Amino acid sequence: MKWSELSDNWCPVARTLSVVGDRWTFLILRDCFLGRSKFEEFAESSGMTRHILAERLKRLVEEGVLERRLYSNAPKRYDYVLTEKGEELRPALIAMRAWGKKHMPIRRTVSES
Amino acid sequence: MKWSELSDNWCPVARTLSVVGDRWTFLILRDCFLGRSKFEEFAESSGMTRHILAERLKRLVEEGVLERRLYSNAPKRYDYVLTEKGEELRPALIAMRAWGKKHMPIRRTVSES
DNA sequence: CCGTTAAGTTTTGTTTTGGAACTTATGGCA
DNA sequence: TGCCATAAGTTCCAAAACAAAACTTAACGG
Repeated sequence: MKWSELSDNWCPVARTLSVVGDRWTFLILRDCFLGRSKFEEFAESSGMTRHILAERLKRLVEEGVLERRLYSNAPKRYDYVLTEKGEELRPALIAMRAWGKKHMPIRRTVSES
Repeated sequence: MKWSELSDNWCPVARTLSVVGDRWTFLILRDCFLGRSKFEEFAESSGMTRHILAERLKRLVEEGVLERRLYSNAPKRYDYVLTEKGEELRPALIAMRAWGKKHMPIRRTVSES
């Protein structure tokens, strides 16, 4: 089964996953909630490749989660901001953050004395 | 960047995604919360391939989200149940379900008259 | 003119995934 | 006894997605 087929699933969780169901997409949203909006900011902060980033941003805009906004006219530059629909994913992010804080402590690898 | 590298990320959301950050994993968890526990149940309900399912279950057990439990001795049969750690992902699932219900209505394709 | 910035796009090679068939161990039944 | 069914995987191969790095476009600033 392909993930695009999930968008008509009977289960609302599955339909949600058809939009945000990969790790990079959630990281983009995290950045948005932290106030980032620019392509370069997303690329640097998340560590994903520009290739994948461009693809995910396009998807999120198509789905109405983000809006592509002209923020500079010359040179033409666009950034990405949460729509109302995107903003309403905040509770899911907050739940995941809480879980990560509690259950996924950072194991720091000691590489030097 | 590979997704395993996310497990030591400074951000708790990223660390959470290192465990549950793909669409199939969340669907397995949804099934668990719906009371399913068997391999065949997961395979049929989610539509994922058995191949991927086996891999994801193994990951979730390694991460302590699910527990592999012997439920029949002869023939030896195992199923999968949520641990306390897994149980605590429920708020995230509930948030995603709420979002899906509100923002991802089912578009039914009318194929017959 | 020349280097820099920002938002992508392209290219190439590796990994992951999808789909389907196969395996193993046992139970029930004729 | 022999045979079919069940459940939980595993194996194989082709197709799709991804990673890394270089390239493009357009304007700016000195």
